Amino acid sequence: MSSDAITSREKDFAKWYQDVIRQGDLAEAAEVVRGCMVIKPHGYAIWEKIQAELDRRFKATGHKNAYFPLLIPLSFLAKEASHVEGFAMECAVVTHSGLKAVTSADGKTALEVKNPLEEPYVIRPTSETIIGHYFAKWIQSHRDLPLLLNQWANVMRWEMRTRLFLRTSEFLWQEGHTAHATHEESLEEVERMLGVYADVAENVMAMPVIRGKKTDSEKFAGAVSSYCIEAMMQDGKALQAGTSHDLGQNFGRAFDVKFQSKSGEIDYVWQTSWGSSTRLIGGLIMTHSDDAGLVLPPAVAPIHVAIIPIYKTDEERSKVVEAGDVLRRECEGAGLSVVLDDRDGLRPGAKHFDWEQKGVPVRIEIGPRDVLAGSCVVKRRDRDPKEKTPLALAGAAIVLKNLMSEIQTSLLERARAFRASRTVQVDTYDQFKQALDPGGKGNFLLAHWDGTPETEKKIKADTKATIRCIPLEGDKEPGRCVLTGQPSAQRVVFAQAY
RNA sequence: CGGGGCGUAGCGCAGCCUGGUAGCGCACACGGUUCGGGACCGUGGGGUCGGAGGUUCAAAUCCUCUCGCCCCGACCA
Repeated sequence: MSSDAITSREKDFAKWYQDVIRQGDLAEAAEVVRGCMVIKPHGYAIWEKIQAELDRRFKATGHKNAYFPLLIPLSFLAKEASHVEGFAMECAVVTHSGLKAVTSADGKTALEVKNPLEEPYVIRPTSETIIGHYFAKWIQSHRDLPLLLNQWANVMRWEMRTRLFLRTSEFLWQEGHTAHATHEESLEEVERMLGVYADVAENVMAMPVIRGKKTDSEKFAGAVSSYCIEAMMQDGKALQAGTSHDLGQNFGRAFDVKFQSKSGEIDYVWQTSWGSSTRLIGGLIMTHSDDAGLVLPPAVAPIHVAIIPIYKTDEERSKVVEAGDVLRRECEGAGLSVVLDDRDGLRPGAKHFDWEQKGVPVRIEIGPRDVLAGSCVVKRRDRDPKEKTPLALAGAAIVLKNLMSEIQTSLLERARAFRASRTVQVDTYDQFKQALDPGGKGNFLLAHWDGTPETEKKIKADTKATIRCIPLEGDKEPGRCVLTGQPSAQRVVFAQAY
């Protein structure tokens, strides 16, 4: 890819994001209606892939899926002080249980809300409270622990401003909720699930992430501490892609979730919660895709290979389609998902653009010349569209299967290299301000911080950059705060965030 | 909640300033020629111009009110 192409991609990224992705009929992914997301079939197929990979890992680590009510009594939410404070302003509230049709004098029919509820409900913004309520009923003994549950559900947070995939009022997610007998055990769980998220992000979505701890001002409302994975998007902004919280005994106390230990003492359970959402689709798009549409790593691509037959006459058509069909069956036998695009009335070029836009990793052309030569032409979505590679039809399925792993790896490497090129160590506040956003390109800044919320706030007010996380891995050299010069234990990641 | 902008065919828009037969591109339907990177020609279907009221001989256009949506800020997975 030329440097011009990269510059143009960065410059046009915001516009592309709106034009291509937001207009779902081009990307066939999703759109926002009244702040809520409509996920179209192609977008949903990608989500299903991510979902399956997460779910498999949750089960492999001993978790079971469950489902809890959508409506949460107001009183539940009030039980944990900092939790309610964090979510109160974004709760949709159900106050009535009925409607009545009213016909006015001019003959028009309107509906009036009827039957006010004695106690209103909130539509879950997250389920800690209602799950805490059930945990209290289900847990009596240390033998009931650990209790490891996960829920796939929609939640609602009445956001003032929404953004497709990244922040919609209603979103689809997964929330894990666990209860443990000791803090050591719950902390292990927090770390384990953060690891699961990082694994899926990097090895499935090819989206490199930084694992870290949130500062107190950024942590989950009600948590003792929050951990996260942070990814860099192509415009240099940070995206929080998953969180894992140590809830301590906060919810245990609030919902009276007690158990009797082996030695007979009564104690509150130690809880965790962790979540990741359809925001991951947004992260995926903003990590890899370009002006021509989606670029999908094979592990999340609903379709791996699109075969495009080239023909003029009916005779040619039947020959190339037959050859394509043989290839399709062989690829499917190798575990690849394939479409043979034999649509009439669309020229080959239009088919290329179509599958390119949908992010299909590999397209294959088979024409009359190829059939004679026993070969086909391969085009990779992650490479220059003009690049063509010939491939012998015999044994093609295995080659394509291997090509998928190659693409998967290469996308991750490319994203890693991009992030590295946009990550800067800074030691003075001047450097900080200069390096944050040079010429509209965002950067991740590794800087020392004195650990105070005041400094964090001041930097945010000055620069819009927030502390994305205190990284768990990497350099742990102490130093001096970039703003105040006070001692700092390690560098933290500053960036502008979505 | 503050500041901007937009509602006209399925989608994207022009027309509005200066009132006078509602248009363009894409998509759709039919016919033909095409087909190795978004085909072309011809024909055709599709609209109570977001809604209500007002001014006028006449309103998509001017005025008032209203509803909805989008963008920027504060808030956020």
